[in-house]
Amino acid sequence: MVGGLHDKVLEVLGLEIADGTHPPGSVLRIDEMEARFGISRSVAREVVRTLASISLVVGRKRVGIVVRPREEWNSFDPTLIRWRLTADRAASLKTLAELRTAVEPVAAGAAARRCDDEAAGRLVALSERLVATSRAGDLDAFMDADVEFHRLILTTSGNEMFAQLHEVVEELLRWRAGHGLMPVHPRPVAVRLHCEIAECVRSGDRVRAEEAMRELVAEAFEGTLSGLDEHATKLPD
Amino acid sequence: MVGGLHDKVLEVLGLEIADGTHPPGSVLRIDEMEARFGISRSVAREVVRTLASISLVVGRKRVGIVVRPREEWNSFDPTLIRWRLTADRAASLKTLAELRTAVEPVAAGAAARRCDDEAAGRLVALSERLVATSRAGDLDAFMDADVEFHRLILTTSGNEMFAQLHEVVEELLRWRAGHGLMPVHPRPVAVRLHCEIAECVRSGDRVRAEEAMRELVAEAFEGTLSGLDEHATKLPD
DNA sequence: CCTAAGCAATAAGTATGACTTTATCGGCTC
DNA sequence: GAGCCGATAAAGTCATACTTATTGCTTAGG
Repeated sequence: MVGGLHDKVLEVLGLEIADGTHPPGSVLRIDEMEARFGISRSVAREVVRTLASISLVVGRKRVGIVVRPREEWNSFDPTLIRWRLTADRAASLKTLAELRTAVEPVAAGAAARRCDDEAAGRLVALSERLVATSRAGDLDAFMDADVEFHRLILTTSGNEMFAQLHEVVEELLRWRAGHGLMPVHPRPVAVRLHCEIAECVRSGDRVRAEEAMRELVAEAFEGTLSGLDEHATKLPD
Repeated sequence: MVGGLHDKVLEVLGLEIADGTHPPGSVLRIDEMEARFGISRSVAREVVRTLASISLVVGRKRVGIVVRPREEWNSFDPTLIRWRLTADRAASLKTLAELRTAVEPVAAGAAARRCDDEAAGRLVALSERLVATSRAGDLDAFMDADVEFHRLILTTSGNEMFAQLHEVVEELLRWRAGHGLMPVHPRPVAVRLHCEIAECVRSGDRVRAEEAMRELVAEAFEGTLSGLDEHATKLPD
């Protein structure tokens, strides 16, 4: 992913489509791409193939490469998620945060059902680490443990689609922290919920694990929304 | 998507990777692909690019095209979902059904918050159609209305990621019907829940819409699981 | 005047061959 | 046995020629 010519061009074009520089319905042409980026036909075509595989574009003979309507884009594609995060951060975060509220509770429930001793041990250990780092006011360490905690829940769920969302959750968690909206000490109720979740998963209490997680992500979602509002009200008309 | 040489080859290779013919860690080579399918280098490379964009493979110099570990695949990609459905239908359906239990309740809640009169009207109309077709025992018409009902909930949610899952839900609904596990008349409680959801969304009752949908998908999930079990026990040792 | 059939221009799609880059392997030195 | 180093294999890039489908125009027919 580092030195490839393909990836450089892809990055630029993908972002330009995501941010509306090339709105749906507009048309790109391969030879224009060649000229613009100084690349060969093959690279240009491979970039187009990649964009097409995310359903961002579709190539049509005698027409060109047309940008498809937004609702047809594969919005779960990690690359597209990244592009949209830089193109319209607020909207993306809201969408992702809502997705999180949907998935994580069910993932916690699933984890409670099928987690083994090893995972349970790590989960409880992480929850204890959350208590410790929050008491100590070590926000960086807290964040790392928090990220790891949620990653573990998602992977332990045994559902590969849930597992795949751990990067999304990490993005959300780190964004919220990065915006200083968090008090110096994480909210005690959140810490308590993490402990409760860990304990419920360990003991196999599916229902309570799900409920506790629902409570946790609901709170986080509200926090994210108000964080976005604050940010929005910084630049009114 | 119909006549392309690219798509034909992609279809074969994607399926072979999904079904384990080329397990993670194994290596493909471009010139082998050329020979095997009788295609040119350009087409072969574009196929590889497409597979790479789903994170199924990664190309490495002096090595070849190596198949990546399963947990790194973009399991939300619609094409990959299709391949996995044919490769390991039971596991895929379980995964997707679980995803559905996570997403649809939250989507219903979101829809209740932001749906307009037009959508509300269509939703209520659809729920009434469900009642009518279920009374009449017209399973085909019932299924169509059911699919449309859930599609409308997901799109009305205003979350494009939720909306994108309507195809998944449709696949699940139609699969269940196609397996004759459904009684001649759809379960009355399911019909009642649809009506309740429609009404809650119309009146903006976020919480009850979410709860009713949770009840509905929980029931459907159980049904799917037992359907899969029945199917599995048909071919024991 | 409008419709339908045919034609030509256009841009994607495919094919081919040459050249570049870089990760790996295997031998060679110390 | 550890580390350097060149040969090599395969992906990656480039240039060009050729094929195919689509569209918009033009022309013939009603």
